[in-house]
Amino acid sequence: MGSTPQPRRGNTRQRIQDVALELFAEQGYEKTSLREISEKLDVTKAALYYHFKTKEDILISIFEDLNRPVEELIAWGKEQPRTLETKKELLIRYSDALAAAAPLFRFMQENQATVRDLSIGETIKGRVVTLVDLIKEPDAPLTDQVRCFTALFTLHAGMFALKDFDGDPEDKRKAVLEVAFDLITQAHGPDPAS
Amino acid sequence: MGSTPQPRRGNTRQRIQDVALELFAEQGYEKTSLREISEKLDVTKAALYYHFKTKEDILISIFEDLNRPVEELIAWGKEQPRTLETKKELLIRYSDALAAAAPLFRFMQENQATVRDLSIGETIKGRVVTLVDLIKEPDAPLTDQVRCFTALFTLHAGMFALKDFDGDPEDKRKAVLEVAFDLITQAHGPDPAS
Amino acid sequence: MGSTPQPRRGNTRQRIQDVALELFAEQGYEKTSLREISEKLDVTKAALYYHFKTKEDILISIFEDLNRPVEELIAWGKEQPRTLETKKELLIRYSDALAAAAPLFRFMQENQATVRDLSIGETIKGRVVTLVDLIKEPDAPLTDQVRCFTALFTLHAGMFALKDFDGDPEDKRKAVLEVAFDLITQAHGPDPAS
Amino acid sequence: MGSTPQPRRGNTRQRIQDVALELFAEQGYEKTSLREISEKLDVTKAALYYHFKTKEDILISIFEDLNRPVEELIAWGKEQPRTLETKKELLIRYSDALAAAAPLFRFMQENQATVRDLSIGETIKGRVVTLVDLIKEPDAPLTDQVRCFTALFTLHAGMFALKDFDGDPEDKRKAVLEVAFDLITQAHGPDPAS
DNA sequence: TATGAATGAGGTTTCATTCAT
DNA sequence: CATGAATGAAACCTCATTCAT
Repeated sequence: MGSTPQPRRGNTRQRIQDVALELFAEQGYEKTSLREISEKLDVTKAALYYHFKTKEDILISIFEDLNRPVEELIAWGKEQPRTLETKKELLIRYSDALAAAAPLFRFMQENQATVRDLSIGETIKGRVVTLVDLIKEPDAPLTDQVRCFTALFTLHAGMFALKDFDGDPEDKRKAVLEVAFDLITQAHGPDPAS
Repeated sequence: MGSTPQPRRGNTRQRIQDVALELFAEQGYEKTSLREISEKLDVTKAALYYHFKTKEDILISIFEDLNRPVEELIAWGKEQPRTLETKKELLIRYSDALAAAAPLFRFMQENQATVRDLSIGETIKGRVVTLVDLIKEPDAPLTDQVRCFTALFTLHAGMFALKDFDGDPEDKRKAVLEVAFDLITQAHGPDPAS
Repeated sequence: MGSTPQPRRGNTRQRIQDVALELFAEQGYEKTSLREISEKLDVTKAALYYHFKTKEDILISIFEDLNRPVEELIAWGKEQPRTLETKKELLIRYSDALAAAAPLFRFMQENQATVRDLSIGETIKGRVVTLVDLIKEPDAPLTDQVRCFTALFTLHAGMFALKDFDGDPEDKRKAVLEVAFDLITQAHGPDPAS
Repeated sequence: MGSTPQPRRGNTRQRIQDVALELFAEQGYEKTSLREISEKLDVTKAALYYHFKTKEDILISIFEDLNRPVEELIAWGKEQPRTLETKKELLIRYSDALAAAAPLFRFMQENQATVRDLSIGETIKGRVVTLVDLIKEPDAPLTDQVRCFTALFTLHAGMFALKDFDGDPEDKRKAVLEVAFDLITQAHGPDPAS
């Protein structure tokens, strides 16, 4: 446990992102100061500015890095046939993506007001719409659109809001997915084969 | 008499709450400063402190005032038999309550990180749990609990997130309620009479 | 000499302007920090911001206050016949105005680069042009225009640059005015009466 | 070979000076940061420190390089007889020197407050005095001293302040020189031969 | 019922500068 | 000949809050 001032490693940028996300998710964006981040890293505030242009920039970079899987998921989804199987697969993969970047998505859930007028706000809004589009049938009635939207939202909610319920986390995740499946299955309409 | 916009004496407290809520909902709690509020009211910052002890106090007072209907709803719910009809009525009334105090609930949705460590945070969390308890069957399996939770959440989401979808607002509200009904009906289980 | 924390007098705004101008003139605008100003006044930085919106605002307010005499002089000049007598009177009055607000004009001389892109920059440039217009004949040849411009400029230079020459200040001022008179007399052209 | 804009090795020092002077003249010394300079050169800040010890050092080096002609002019002037012809020649050469290093002199005019307490401040002040000494008669009355000083100052002013007047630049320069000639001729006193 | 004046803490950001590589 | 990474100081500015009047 070398306590001597450790050599400047090349991973400072990454460490800033890690600590920042941790604090952003824990306390909120505005309540997290750059002083706090830098102290936790044992670095000066100015060092943050060597790696990122602004505070917002830190957040954006985190978002861009962690969000890639979702972008890829959407790209994948666009090339699949719009079958019920595909939709289910989409939900599963989306659920995985959320779990993989849980702190980021928790942060986004709990800081919508902040995220909204950051430059990433529009990106996010657009993404939700796109995802719903991939899941709903082209001319689905409003009720079914709501079902699709709710299915997605349930996945999100499952991440942070269900913490207060008891039960095994893995069980919960399955339960959430099951409900989401139900919703999109209903929205998908009767199997044309029947 | 006197058609000039009178300074309306006596209702300053109310006006502060109105303007504050408007700004909180629009920009978020932390990004709204007391200066901004007081300027919009054409009053000094110090005046705010005559009516409220702190900034947080303004928010709490708003919450307490607007939240009463929900408290009453819960009280009402606790005295009803746990029938499907009651549950539906609960959802309808809750939906009405949300609509009646839309800006407050929008604010709470979009500022969870902030609300969480304000003194009202615990209150809110407890309330959601209580509501779910009123809707779900005592020993409902996890999946059904999720359904109940999702039903409630859908009502919330319907308020702000569906703004980006097109369609008549009234239609949307109906669609949202319909989906919520479906969810709790499923969770309610088969009619024991059958 | 009460050394106890003196009561908040109503002249803080004025005192800020005085101290600020003194420091701006002495060290330059950018090299004078708000910390310095506030310390010299035994007041917090925040107090400065109670009275002025920004650092630039302090300067602008000083300029607007001290510059009024010059504006009035120009207004006066515009209503006079363009005789040689008028022109001389203009120079005398201008010289007086400069002397009355010496620190401000010294500041402006020595911080042109700064003043240029402050919001008062344009105002100042326009003012010089207007003054020259009042002194030169409508269709004066270039040489005479330069003479008029130089006459004005000599007054300015007389304030700060001549400090390094020896001689009684009052004598210097007279000498400067005499040279300026010569210049505009030459530029005024031969007396039409002759 | 290779027509692509080559990194021109070896002349970095010169390029730094060029860019720095350009920015100093345009924006002022304090408002120009080393970051800005280095970015415009597509070089790191640290590179500047390889070539110059400090920011001030950059300015000093520019001054020393560009100022040599003026030093030489003064040296030349000191060896000439103090005739009117000599004085005129001095003005012409000085005017040429100013034109040749216009950005530097513009910078010095507009950043007097800054230049004053840089180490070159004294040098400059001394130089003006020396120049006036070369032009004025040993025991000239104050008025004539002012004339000489004004003559020099007019040359300076002609460079930057006359930009706002219309007219061909070359014409302006001639006009400025003519006025300066007039001033020193007057100050030179009656030709003793007459 | 309010205001005018001020504070103390803290925010984000920028700067000139250093130094090992 | 130059860079990458970092620092310490200080800049401007904003905020919630206080209190005498």
